[in-house]
Amino acid sequence: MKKVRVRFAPSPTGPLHIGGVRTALYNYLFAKQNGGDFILRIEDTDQTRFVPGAEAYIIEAFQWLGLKFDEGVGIGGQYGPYRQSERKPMYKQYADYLLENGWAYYAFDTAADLDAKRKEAEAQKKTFQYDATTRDGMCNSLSLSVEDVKARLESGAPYVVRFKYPADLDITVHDLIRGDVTINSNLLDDKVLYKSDGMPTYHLANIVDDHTMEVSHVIRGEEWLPSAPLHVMLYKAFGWEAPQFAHLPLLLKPDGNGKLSKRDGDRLGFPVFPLQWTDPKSGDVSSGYRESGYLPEAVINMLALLGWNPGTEQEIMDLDTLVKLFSIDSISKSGAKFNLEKARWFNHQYIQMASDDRLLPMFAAELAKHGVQTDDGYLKRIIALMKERVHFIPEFWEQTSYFFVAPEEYDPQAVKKRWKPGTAAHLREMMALVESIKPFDKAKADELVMDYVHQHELNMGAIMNSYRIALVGAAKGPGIFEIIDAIGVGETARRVERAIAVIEP
RNA sequence: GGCGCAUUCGUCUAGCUGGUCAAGGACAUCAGAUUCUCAUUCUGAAGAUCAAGGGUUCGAAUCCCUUAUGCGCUACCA
Repeated sequence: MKKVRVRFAPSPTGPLHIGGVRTALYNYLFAKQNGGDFILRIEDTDQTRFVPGAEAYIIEAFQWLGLKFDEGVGIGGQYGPYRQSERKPMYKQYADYLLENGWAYYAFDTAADLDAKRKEAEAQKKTFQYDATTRDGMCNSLSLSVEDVKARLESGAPYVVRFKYPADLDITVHDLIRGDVTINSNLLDDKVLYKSDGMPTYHLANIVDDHTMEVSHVIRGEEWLPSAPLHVMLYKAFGWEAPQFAHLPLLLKPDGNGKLSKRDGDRLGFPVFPLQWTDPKSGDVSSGYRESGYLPEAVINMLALLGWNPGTEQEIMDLDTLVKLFSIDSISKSGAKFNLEKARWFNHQYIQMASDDRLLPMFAAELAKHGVQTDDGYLKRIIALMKERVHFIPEFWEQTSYFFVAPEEYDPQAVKKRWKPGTAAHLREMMALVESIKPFDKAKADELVMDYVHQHELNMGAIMNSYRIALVGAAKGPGIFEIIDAIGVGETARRVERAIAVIEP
């Protein structure tokens, strides 16, 4: 059996869309499951849309995600080069082959001519199609005399090469996800394969590269399904065995319908790109999963389940598990809406599963943003205590700031509800009890303070929350004695006095 | 407009070879438990007549047809 080789072939026209990441992921899972190769090919045949930095961005994004390519741009391999712009010289011969064998023809129509034709058709509520019925009326090597064509070519007149569909032919694409999709060639447009700038279009380059790189399976987005018949025909024209096709359902925006776009992310407050991206032209910044505090495994897991599932009730799966369980057969046929809440849940799960050591540098960076530096031992202790409360890395600060800096303000609502007349005196008494324990022991402190609360018949909720307000500034956080244990008795005493001074002057 | 693809709880989906599905799970929602608070956690509830309408069949979410809706493509972009 043929070796499994799949490719992810983005166009470097900007940051990598999260839908593209999912396509890459599915390619990766399929390749690894079958002991195959996962290739990165850059499809930069459109020089006008090239964006500097996009290629580097793509490579960095996959590094962050932990999806490793076996071959391709940035890695190398025996089938290179892997950038289509660098393969430019080889495409011409394939276009020529098609020309010589009657599968293609030269077309000299100008953009203005084509535009006029389209407008004309539009006026009649039709669509202009360059096909068997209209070719003769256009300016090409089929309608022009041999001499004329020759003269034009020799004079260096600009031309494109178009595919020549046989008339009235049913073309069937076998898709691994959708089954057979058949379309008649009369409905198809004679696509441009080779552009006047000497570059192939996607269609030609794609087929030539997939074949020469021995790609066995083409797993790509559903937006390619309409052009798959062309690709099938191209393989046939070249006499090559076509790879297997699988067209993935689209990733939809969370509200309404339609493809998930950059603007949806901005509008709904979630990233559409793996990494933050700054547009080199406009300077616009688009948020990334990494910068928003997602763990790459969470992104992978969430993405894997958007359009596929193992058929069991298991939802938390690392890459290795996904590789084992993945199956093209069980990919959904319909588009999946991105769901921010579920993404948040996944990330929370993975943060809880992450080791404290791994979280340490990430959380330290968050503290640094707020001008806090601390020793690793203390930070690790706080991480162990608090990580189950954070859904995204940046939340760490708002959840734990009081472990590092004393509260400046006290939540007025909490104060109003919990702080009663006489609270200050009780807090001082309780503080004295806590200070009497040497060395400090949280269980002992708990015991003494509880005894005090019971003896004085205090309202537990009120007094303990007042204590908490003094230490934290709000009615939140882990157990009071955990906090005291962490920040120290001396700091606790200072915070209590400061709170009393501010709240009950 | 043409062509293609799709259609099960709000969302992701299980269901694919028809009966055990008066449709299961997860996220979200609501309620309860735990707790000094918040979060976590645990338990429970609500939530889809399977897009609609026709068939086929003793029996259909599962097979067939029609319609509707959504999406994709319709560039010398990928």
